[in-house]
Amino acid sequence: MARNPERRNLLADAGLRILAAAGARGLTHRAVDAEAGVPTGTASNYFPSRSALLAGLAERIFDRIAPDPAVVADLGRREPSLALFTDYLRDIVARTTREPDLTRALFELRLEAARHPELRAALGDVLRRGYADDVAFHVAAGLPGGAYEIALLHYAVDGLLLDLLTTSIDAGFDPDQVVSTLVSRLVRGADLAP
Amino acid sequence: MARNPERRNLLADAGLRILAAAGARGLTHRAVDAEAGVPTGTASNYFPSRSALLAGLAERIFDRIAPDPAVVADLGRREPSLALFTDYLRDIVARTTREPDLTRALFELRLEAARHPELRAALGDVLRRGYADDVAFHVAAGLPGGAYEIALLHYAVDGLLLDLLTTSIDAGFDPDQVVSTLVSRLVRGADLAP
DNA sequence: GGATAACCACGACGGCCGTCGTGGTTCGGC
DNA sequence: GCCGAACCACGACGGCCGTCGTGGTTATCC
Repeated sequence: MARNPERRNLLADAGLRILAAAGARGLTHRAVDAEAGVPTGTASNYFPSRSALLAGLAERIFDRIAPDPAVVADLGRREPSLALFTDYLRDIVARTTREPDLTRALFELRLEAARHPELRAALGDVLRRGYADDVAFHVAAGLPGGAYEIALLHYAVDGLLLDLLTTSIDAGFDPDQVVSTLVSRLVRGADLAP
Repeated sequence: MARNPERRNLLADAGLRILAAAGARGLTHRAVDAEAGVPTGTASNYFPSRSALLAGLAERIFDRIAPDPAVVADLGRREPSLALFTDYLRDIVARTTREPDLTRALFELRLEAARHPELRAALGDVLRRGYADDVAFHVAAGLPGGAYEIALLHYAVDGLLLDLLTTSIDAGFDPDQVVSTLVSRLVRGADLAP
């Protein structure tokens, strides 16, 4: 499919920048070529059709969106606790807002996947795997709460990111504080009714 | 601008259906004409440019997304309580998932607005007004919590809707139950630390 | 009842799109 | 040092896009 992985990634990264900056409407083979600074036709050679291009971007985005191994290793050395979990979520929010292009592109892909069955299958697998991993980590660490609480957190953090990266209600609260409160109330509240 | 409001709304509704079904990429004047069953060129006459078309859709979407007056009146007769507030949110989730096109179109518009300053200003105003109204209602009703708690709920419900309407993690929990838990923990938790 | 203006259907134009084909080029095996 | 295959740059084609112009039609007011 692709002989030169470097060039393929270069093109995919250019495509993600376009997806964030111009939306699905601006994502074309020629635009990717221009953004990547390669001759016209290159993107068409690496991603023969438009759906192949979208699939390529989906593949690439999860390589890049994975947490920084250094941060993960750092967190892994600490004793499991809600404070640790809070820092883990804060890292996600900080990283995604520091690279808004990636997250905006992911939102675009999620919307696009709602219409494109093959893309939905691929994206859904990755999202579900991430969710399952979070649940497994949480349970293994002996923290309060389980799958239900992780799902609630997932929704809330996604909504927060959507607000931060698109049209916002400008409530003006500090994201770190919001994350802290979400963990505190949603997870610790697992002990409470109902 | 528009002589015939009925026809304008007919076109705008067709545009919203397209936005949900085909995304921003499929939203064209000709596609709107075809979807609305009117002669080619009609959409171009009512919305002279593409940004005018987007602005028209944004205007229309908030007319249609407003809560059902009957439901609001019904809720207004009951004593203010967290149960009442939960029912209010459940109505929002039920209504938006019953008409997924509208909500998906709103997500598309929010992403589009992140790039288009004039659309962002218009959309932002409406979103902020809705948020302020929710806060005012909450405080006036004497319910626990304030602006902070409403913002948290707003994030969580938006994230829930995003999950329900686009690529989902398929956690499998009942949305009504999720809403109930969110209100319970996020709002009632306002009394707890931190 | 006619004039005036607004509205509307329709066509045309330049531009950009996805896709495919076609030679030029590079690289590894012998 | 040659040969074959894979890769790549580039052009061409049919199609759809946004926009603008142009007559035909309808409605309103004197």
